[in-house]
Amino acid sequence: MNTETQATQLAFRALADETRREILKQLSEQEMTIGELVEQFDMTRAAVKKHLIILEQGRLISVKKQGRERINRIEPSTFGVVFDWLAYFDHYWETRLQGLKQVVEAAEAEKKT
Amino acid sequence: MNTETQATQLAFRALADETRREILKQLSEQEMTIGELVEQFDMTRAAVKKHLIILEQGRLISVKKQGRERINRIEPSTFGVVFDWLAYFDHYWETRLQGLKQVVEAAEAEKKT
DNA sequence: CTAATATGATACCTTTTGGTATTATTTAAT
DNA sequence: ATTAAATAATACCAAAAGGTATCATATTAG
Repeated sequence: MNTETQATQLAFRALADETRREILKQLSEQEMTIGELVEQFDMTRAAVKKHLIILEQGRLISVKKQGRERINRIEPSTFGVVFDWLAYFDHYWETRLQGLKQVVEAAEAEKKT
Repeated sequence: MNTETQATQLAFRALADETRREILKQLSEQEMTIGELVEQFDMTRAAVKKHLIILEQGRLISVKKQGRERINRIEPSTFGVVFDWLAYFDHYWETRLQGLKQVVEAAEAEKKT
C-alpha cells in the first residue's frame, strides 16, 4: 500500500500536537519571532523551537531571516494536503471538498502577486 | 491558553499515523473485522488492534459486536471536529469552511434515519 | 463437551516525542 | 572592542508510540 506522500505524513504529524496547533493559530493572527511566541507559552525556548522545526518540516510555517531575528509565518497553502486527504471521504458528506485543495493553493498564490 | 477540546486532540492524534489513515480509507470502502483488516497490512493483529483502539478513542470509528465478530466502521461525523479546527484559518482562503462541520454532521444524521 | 475461530489483553522492547538545562553562535548597540 | 540580545544546537531524560510475542477469553461448529 503506502501510496501516501511524505508531505501528507509530515503535515499530519505536525498537526498532532496541541501546542503546535496553538502556535499556528497565533501565527495566523500575526507573524512572530520565537521570542514573542515563547511569551505565549509556558515552556522553554528550546521546546518551542523544536515545535517550530516540526511545523517547518510539515511546511505549515516558513521562516524569514531579518537581521538577528527570524520571523515565523504561517504557510496556509500547505493546508491543502490536509484537505486533499480529507477529500477522499467526500462521498460520505456529499460535499465538493474534492477541489478545495486547488482552491486553497490558488488563493494563496494570488496573495503573493 | 489550552482552549481546545479533548475530542479535537484525540482526533488529530488518531490521524497522525499513516497506518491509521489507511485503515480509515479501507473502512470507508467497506466495514471490516480486525481479521479482514490485518490481511491488508504487513503487521501483526495486535498492532492493528492498537491502531483501532486509538481510532476509537478519537471517535473516528465505532465497533459493532456481531456474534463473535467485531465489525469496525467509520464514524464520519467526527471528522467535523477536524473541519471545525481548520475553519479557524478560513480567512486565509476566503472559503466558507466555517459551516462545513455542521454540514458534515447533518449529512451523517440523515443517513441514520 | 471439545475443537476451532475470532478476538482481546498483557508484558516487553525500541524508537520517537516533548520537555529541560546548558553551551555556542550571530548580530546590534555603546 | 565589548557587551547585550536574539537565536541555534546539543546532551540528556521521562513518557508515549508503534511494534512483537504470548497468553486469555468468548463464540460457533462437530
